[in-house]
Amino acid sequence: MWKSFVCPRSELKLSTTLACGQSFRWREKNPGEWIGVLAGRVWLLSQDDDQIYFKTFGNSIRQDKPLSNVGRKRQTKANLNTALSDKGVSSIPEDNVCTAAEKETLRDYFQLSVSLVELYNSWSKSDLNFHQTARNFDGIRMLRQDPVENLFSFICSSNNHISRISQMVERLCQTYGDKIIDVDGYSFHAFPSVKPLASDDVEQELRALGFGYRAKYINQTAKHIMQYHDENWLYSLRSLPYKETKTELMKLCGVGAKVADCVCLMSLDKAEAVPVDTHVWQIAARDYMPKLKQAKSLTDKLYGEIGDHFRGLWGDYAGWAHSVLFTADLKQFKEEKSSEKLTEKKCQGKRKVESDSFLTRKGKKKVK
DNA sequence: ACACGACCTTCCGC
DNA sequence: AGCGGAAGGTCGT
Repeated sequence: MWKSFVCPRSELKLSTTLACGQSFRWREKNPGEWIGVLAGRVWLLSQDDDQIYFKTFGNSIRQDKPLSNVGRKRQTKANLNTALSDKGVSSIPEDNVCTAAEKETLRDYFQLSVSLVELYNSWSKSDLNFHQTARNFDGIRMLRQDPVENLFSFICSSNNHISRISQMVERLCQTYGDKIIDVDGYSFHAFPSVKPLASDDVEQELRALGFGYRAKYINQTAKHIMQYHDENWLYSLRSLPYKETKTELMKLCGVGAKVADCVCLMSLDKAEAVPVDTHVWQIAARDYMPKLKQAKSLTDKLYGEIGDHFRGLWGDYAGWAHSVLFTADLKQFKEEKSSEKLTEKKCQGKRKVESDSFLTRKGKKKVK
């Protein structure tokens, strides 16, 4: 039984938001259906033009972390039913109405109290390039992730590509995370807490699992947190200003300016943080700051200038805007866009059939 | 402050 | 077919 609540696609597009490299934990189980772990449970998500549908598997195995819910609106059952009746469904059984807690978990994770449409309008007004690009990429929003998962996932991301990062994150969960439940023969695990990652033998184990030099970063960072702080320290950074938060994070082994900005933006409520990676560097040089073309490398100074430029252009939610352009620049989405156009224009029945299990990587093995 | 090179491993393109 | 280079960087010189 699917449960649902109202949410227009322009406010949230699952396919891009869940697969653009913010989180590495979501898989497309069936076309349009995304499965992943959130708040200690397995969630299956899908959507149509004006609603999000979901199912959950497994009981909550831990209390949700404290949420800052200030200003987050409640979705009442009354207007849920109203929305459904608009679609020709008079009412829905009590069982299928999602609970307030479930809805709140999703609204918090997707930050649905922030109006993305308004933000897109504002960014488009001040930036023609954004306006052009964003027309084909609506509904891309920042997730509000768990900071522990976010931090350790992005320590894995250095000098690495998304498919391998996903694989490493998965191994981290399977090896050190609590098991939640089996779904269709596949075992889902929570992301591990900091403590098990701080054991002395973890570096060696992770090397054996193919983490390379990042094995040490993960183990060292976990040890550092357990020694100088505690499990909840990362969450407490949500109420600290951006710059101070970034400085704190950069004390961790394997966390430089870019990873620190990712964590600030994606789990610590710093919407102004702009992570500058090779893609953003290219985008900035090509479309915004031509002088960057002469630079030999991305120095600390230039890194700061790029972030400042985008904050000046896009404002307080610059990090959110950056992720729209970043996603539009990802190869996989460029290809999807062009194949969509192709499908619209000329070919019928040429759409690629996804027969792969959702367990296999989403990379394209050309079947020639 | 800035520029290099090393670093693990996988994947993609030629 | 097999190899070179890059991959959402960071660290040490």
